[in-house]
Amino acid sequence: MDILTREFYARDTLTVARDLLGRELVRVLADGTLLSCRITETEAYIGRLDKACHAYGYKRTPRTETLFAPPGTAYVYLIYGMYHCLNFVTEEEGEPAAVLIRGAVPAANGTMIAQNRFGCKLERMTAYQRKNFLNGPGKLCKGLVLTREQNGLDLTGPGGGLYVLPGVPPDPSAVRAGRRIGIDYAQEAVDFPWRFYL
DNA sequence: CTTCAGATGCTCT
DNA sequence: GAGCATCTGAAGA
Repeated sequence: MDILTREFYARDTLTVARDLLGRELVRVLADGTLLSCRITETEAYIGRLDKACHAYGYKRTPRTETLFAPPGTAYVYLIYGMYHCLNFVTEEEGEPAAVLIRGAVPAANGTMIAQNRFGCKLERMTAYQRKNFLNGPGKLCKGLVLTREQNGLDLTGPGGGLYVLPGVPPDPSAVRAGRRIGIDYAQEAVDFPWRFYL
């Protein structure tokens, strides 16, 4: 396997966010079931200068502790009391920054992902469900069965059951950028074009 | 297609 | 106690 290495994540967060598009996110469940999807949308969060980042200004709390972990660590947190968001820690260790995985399309075992996401078989999904399969951070975590149990996992090896394969490296001309979603409280940072998608 | 309310619990002040 | 890196179903255009 060609699991993306720590060096991949230990770069500028905006570079990593763009470079993750088209890559294959793999999730291996406890029973050995393998799920995977291709990443189509990401957002960058950089604690050093970004008011939208949980660790803005190097703020350390129990929750943000994971952002200070080595690059290539999974940061998963609960949002709005019922959904989870998956992030990958970036930059050199001690620089709190991460890439939020906002959207994907199923790659392997879509049947099982559909079961986790909607509780029905792939072929029973409505057109509306197909269009809104994994196009949001909470939807993606539901489909891949990701919860805070995965917080702190090492992404750079197969041991944690969560890693990224090279997939299709993004064509730079295909990468679009825009404002991030759901961070209206972040003052000047609301306009940072740190959301990337294919 | 659009808007809108409500769900729900953790996190930090 | 307030707010949150969201999603869904219902209702209207």
